[in-house]
Amino acid sequence: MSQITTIDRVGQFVGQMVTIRGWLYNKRSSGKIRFLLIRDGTGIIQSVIVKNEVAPEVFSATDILTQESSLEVDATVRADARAPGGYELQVSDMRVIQVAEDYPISPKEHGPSFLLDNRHLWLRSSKQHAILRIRSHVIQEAQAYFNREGFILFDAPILTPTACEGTSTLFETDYFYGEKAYLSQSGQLYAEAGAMAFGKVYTLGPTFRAEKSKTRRHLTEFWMLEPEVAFAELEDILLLAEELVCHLVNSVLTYRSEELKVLDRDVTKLQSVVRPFPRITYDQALDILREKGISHHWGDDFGATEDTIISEQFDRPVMITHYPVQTKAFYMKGDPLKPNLALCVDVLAPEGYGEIIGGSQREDDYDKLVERLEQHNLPREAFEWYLDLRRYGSVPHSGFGLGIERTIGWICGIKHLRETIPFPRLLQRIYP
RNA sequence: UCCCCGGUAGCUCAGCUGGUAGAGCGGGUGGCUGUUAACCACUUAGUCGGCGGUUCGAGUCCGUCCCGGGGAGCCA
Repeated sequence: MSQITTIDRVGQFVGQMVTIRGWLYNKRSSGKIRFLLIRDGTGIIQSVIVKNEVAPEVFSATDILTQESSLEVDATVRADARAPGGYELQVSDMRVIQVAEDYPISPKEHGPSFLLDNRHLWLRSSKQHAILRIRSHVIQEAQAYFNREGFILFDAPILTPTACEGTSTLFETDYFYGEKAYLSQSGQLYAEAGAMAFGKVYTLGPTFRAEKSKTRRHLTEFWMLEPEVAFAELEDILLLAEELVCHLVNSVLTYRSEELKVLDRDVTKLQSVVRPFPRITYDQALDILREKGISHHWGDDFGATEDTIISEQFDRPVMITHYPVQTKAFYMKGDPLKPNLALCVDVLAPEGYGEIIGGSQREDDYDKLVERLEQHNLPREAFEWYLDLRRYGSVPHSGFGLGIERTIGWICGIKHLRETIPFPRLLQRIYP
């Protein structure tokens, strides 16, 4: 019995016999020689079967193999300059596990609708592999980063009694005894309770928006990473956001360069992502827009067009601070010097990828927070627990939320967020 | 909710000013001892999204509905 291994490790077995278990990616034949492209989840390798070198039934078995049939081969690893990965397998025996039915995804072009209907199979293709490997890496690196910085992972609930921010549309579901529950749109308010308990926390989990957004930048279910830090002011989380983003980009450049190559990502665009990030205020952003001939009413939030124009002025993420308070959520603290401005930040990714981070210093004064709740017509009873955080040892604190899919889309250079999560949930689509 | 584009073979698409459907890929059969989305030959394959209308005749024109794609607003 030969050594069972995976395709990413065959380089350690040159000249030796190994067993590879996987699926047929594609095959080519030429009379008395057959080429099987086998994938096993770690990579793709070409296996060569020569008629005179294997048992007749092994050679003829290649005829019935269809795309994505599962199989096991015993083969000698050979370095070969002609092979894309540098190695090839010289097959001596093969066992067919299952002959797949006609596989719907051929190695040719397909449209997005068809691919999304077959998302469970689309995941097997190399581009999707590259994206989802980078996603896994980004999430793990972010957690490693927070752990090193002394944060604790603080899971926020997904079923919530009310809207967190009172703004966007929520998915509603029945709870017990006639009560309603809503799927969380942010773990932030709970993270604030965590920060008052542990000092530095972060949440990582899915969030839900029932808005009928139908663009490449929106999913109805997406993941957010939300650090919240006690005693931190706006400046502190600007530094934290900058450092986190640089760390993630740098780590992908270092450890996932093969995947970036598969995605044909222009890495020079990522290499320029170094600290410090440019910082501008909302008012300065208006100046940029005015120079570009865009008139924007003071007090209105920026839309997709404005975000794109502003981010195009820079080669790295830009941090926009001090938006008018009326454009932002109730919990954001007003600037003590200019009370009509919020101590907040939006981080816009370059190349038109949009807002990847939104954060702020939180209102820590009890009376002002009560006032804000009233201004936003929010039911005070639902927020009594949140007000408690200002009754019992209130301190300045700040945090932000980083959209995982938008960040990954930007790093990968992928236009549409639907490819940055295994099973995207979209306005028109909840299958598979 | 609004605006734009689309729906023809399993997939990707072509089909002009109306005359009852084509290609490539995939599937099938055969050929080829170094193929790289292999190639060559033959072959298979359709309620032209649904309904209604105009017309001698509709994939094509009109109306309407359904589905999908892109965008706006909203947001990460």
